[in-house]
Amino acid sequence: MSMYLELKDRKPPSARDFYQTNRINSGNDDQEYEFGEPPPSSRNKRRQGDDELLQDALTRRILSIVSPMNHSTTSTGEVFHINGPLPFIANNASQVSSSLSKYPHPSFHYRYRDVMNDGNDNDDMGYHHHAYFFHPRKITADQPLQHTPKESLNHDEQKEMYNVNDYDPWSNNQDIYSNGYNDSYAHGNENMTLPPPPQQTQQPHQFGYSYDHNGWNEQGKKKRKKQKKITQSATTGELQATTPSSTGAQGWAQVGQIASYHSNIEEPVQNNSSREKTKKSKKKKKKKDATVDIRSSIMGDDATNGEDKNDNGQTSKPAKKSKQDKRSFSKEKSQTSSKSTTVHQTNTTMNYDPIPMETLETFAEHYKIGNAGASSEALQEFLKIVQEKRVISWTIIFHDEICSTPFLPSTKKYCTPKGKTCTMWNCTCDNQIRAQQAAAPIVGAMFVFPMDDDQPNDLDCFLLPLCPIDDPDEGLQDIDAGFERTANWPPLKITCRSTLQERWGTFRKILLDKSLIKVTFQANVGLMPFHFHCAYDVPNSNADANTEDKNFGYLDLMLPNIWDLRLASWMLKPHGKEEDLELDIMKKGFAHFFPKEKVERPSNSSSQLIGLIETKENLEFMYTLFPLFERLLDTNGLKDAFCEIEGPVQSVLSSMECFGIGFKAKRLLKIQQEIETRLDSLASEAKEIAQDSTFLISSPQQVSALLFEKMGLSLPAESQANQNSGNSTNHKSTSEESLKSLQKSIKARGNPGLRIIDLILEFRALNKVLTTYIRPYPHLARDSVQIHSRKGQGRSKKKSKNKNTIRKIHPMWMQTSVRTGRLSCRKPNMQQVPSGSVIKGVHPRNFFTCSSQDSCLFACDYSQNEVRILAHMSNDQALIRLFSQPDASDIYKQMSSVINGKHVDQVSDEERAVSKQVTLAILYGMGINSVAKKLGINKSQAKLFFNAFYGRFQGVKSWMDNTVRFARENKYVTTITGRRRYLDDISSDNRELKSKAERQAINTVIQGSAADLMKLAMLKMANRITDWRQEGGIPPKLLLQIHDELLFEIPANQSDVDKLKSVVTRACTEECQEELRLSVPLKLKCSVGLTWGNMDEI
DNA sequence: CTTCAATCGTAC
DNA sequence: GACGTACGATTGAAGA
Ligand SMILES: [Mg+2]
Ligand SMILES: [Mg+2]
Repeated sequence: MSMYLELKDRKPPSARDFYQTNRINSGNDDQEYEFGEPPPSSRNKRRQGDDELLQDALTRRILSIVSPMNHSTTSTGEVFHINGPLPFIANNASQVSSSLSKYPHPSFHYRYRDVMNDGNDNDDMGYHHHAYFFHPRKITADQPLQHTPKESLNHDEQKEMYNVNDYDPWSNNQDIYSNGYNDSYAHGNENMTLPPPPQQTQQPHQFGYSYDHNGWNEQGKKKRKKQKKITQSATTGELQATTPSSTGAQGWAQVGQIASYHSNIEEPVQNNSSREKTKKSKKKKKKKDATVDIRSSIMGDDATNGEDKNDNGQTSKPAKKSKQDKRSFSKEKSQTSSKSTTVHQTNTTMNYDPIPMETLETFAEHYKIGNAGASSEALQEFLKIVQEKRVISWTIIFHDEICSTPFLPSTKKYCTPKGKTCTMWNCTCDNQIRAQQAAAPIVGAMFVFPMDDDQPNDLDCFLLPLCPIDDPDEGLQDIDAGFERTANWPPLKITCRSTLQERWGTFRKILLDKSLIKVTFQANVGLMPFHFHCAYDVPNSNADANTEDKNFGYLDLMLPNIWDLRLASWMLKPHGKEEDLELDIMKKGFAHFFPKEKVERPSNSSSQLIGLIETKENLEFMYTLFPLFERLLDTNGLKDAFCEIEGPVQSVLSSMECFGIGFKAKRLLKIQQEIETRLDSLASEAKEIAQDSTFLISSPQQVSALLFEKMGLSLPAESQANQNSGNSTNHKSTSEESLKSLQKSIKARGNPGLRIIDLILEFRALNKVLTTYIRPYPHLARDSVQIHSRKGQGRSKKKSKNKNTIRKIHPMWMQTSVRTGRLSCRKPNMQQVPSGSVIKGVHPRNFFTCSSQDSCLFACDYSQNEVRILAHMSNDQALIRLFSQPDASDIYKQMSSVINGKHVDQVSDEERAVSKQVTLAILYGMGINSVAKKLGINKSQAKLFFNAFYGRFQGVKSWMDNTVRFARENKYVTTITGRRRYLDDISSDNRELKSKAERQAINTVIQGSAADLMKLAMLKMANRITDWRQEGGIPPKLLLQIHDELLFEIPANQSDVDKLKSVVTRACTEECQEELRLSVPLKLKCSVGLTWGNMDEI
């Protein structure tokens, strides 16, 4: 605000004055004030004291933690230099205490106590864990579904969203918008006090979701009526949408035909049973007994006639007893548990529409949905049986009105853009966060497999309840200690005498079974509830002591042998449309596999029961389809890539999405308001110039009309190619590039620059920043709560509330939307955050931070990854030699020296730029014209460079030809792991399409192989992280992947960072080189910082 | 009011 | 016509 007023006083502001046009990281130029900052007068104090030493923002920030009094030295008297080692917090307790003696910083204090008390003090501030969980959120009829219209936030909502009022536990050592300066520390302020305690506001329940029963009941009913209408229209809409594009279904039908052609008659299940038989023949007899047992105890099987009722009674009795033991034990053990339990039990009049027990039991008989958790014994038998299978299909079931699953299409929307609310909680519109949705209460997991291997087509279905239980005889079951998160989930009305911990433990063992193939659909969503369980629930270690215990409290378990059929579909058809991967389309495509007879839906039954039946059918479908997919992947040479790379990566992505990345929005509201006022003035000025009050500066069409028709300008000759043509909107290009060249040509003729062009350019830049970074991010952030291991169990709640709350952004990671095999990211797309300051003083990457104050960010970035891949794939000896040289410092310079025959030291920057551009051009299949234009050289020169390149690196040229020939013959290309991309256009008659497909062929091999390499590196790191935890440290956590970069969060101390650097370097370079047998060494650059935009190479 | 294509601009 | 892979905000035409 202030700055605009001042600028206005100074004559019309020009774009140059207003923001930095070059996008170089503005660093810490304190002379210039920034967006959202107070006017300079109030900030003059900053540069007092040890000015010379305080040049590096990160150093300053961390120094202020270590030694608030004197910035130049630490407690040991060592001087830190700008480029010296980072002064991380010392691990050594004595160092800590000496530096702590005067002005303890909160974070330091907690760490210190931790160290000093040897962890025995269960102080809740001990930052043992880095896992965060969603801040609890009430499900009311309207709240979670509500869109947040961007304009009409009330004051409180705004404050909440931007953390304006919140007590910020980091504000004393870290203000990312003030270049790391902290006034109180910078002045050596001895009177600094700890920040004021947070205002105690009404806090939602600590654990997970809690239903607002009144709201749910009343408004929910109204909603349901409305929803019925809309879902109907939604389904019809979907039908309309999918019918024309039924190519997907046809495609699958084709696949099915091919498959059945290969296998003569499709008997899919037989395949796996044979192996099973040999493996398990010994145990078979025993298993059959178990089968009878579990069936009888679970669903009163008619096969075992009347006597099983006795049996049932007998088996359930000891279960009851043991459960009661545990119940009293758990009450003793944990106060919090009993508290929440009492809360829970007072709420016996919940109106959440539980699944009616009677119906479910009759159902179990008719539709054969067994209850796997009927008793502890039944649960054990169930586990035993499952573990002897080779393959099962499974899914999570959420506890909503229709028992929905992760199977629903990832594009399904239950709202309209203009509508205020979504009608279903799992709407996939832009306002909903997938990871948050996946933290919703669940009913449990459903499994489908044949109990009897001799009859593989006779599939059985079991429901494993993973929620609180409302036993028809015994009432509400107690919540086990450590499972308070689930206390307010709506309970399931079913006879279930096993404990919650036993049931989750069973689920866990099934998912972690390495030799069991677990078929499902959209596993990245389906695994999230499990990741949350691992991060948040604290099972009693006495009951279940094993080495995996260390994995609780974390979100990064890798789950083996998960077969996601959606992922498998994508590997088989990466060129298809997104919808082709959905379950509905797949079912249509394979309809001929399944008998037409549809299981009769029970009349008059609840929507939840119908949902369960549908889920069961879907699981049966997937189980039946698995052998086909396995064979298809195998015959296409994709099975290894699927099992070794894509499947495990999915599990990593799922945990990344659950974990999110810390987000600080402190100054954002102010910046936003300033940009908005500026945009208003720009727009109105443009209207004046255009002499049209309806002129929209944001419309390229209108801008084009104004400039090129009304004002009669024309683009300079060399930019004529920029004209858009051939499409319905037939106006000349108004891209930044065109406008700049236009302005340049005007100025070259001696005229002053056109004001309107400056206006447009500035408007575009500001609008871009506002609409894609500043405005949307806060809406996508959610509160997260740091969770604690059992060390933190005895904490007092008063202290821990706001300290451990941080806003996080949980981007949605997608593995199946890039045809070359890269990952993509949405809401927001973290892969396109600008890498520099976008306006003076606003660096969007600095919005993203580590999520606790004693940790930092660690990034590693491959250098010239794709060029190295090119060298490997083309097997061009000259290029390989270049990379293999031990002193290979600047590869582009070296390439230039090889091409031009100069010495490396004599290569100028221009020549380096040329060789870099030419290399990239080859990767992208760029033509000579484009390269010439981009480099600002003429065509013949560019041609010379190209020819020189191909002359020196002949292997590259021949590899390109071979790749195109391969693609022409096979209609696909393969990456380094054998993943395919089909290119039907390669044999098109249309020359344009054909040459495009040729470029795609070449680029896909490079880009896809680089993506494979990065995925492999992610997996290697995931393994190293597991090892790390087993060794007993706080492991790093993977936050982001940006194609050739990984971003981790790690405790901010020198030893951990050093360890991570060596681990990451080894995992991402040598291990990957060996595994992929690369003929080129890889190079990795590591950097560290407190915010993503301010990383220092180490 | 919704949907779709086109344009522009970020990233690697 | 001639630069590969994404996402998303906005506009404006066309359909319901
Ligand atoms: Mg790089
Ligand atoms: Mg990079």
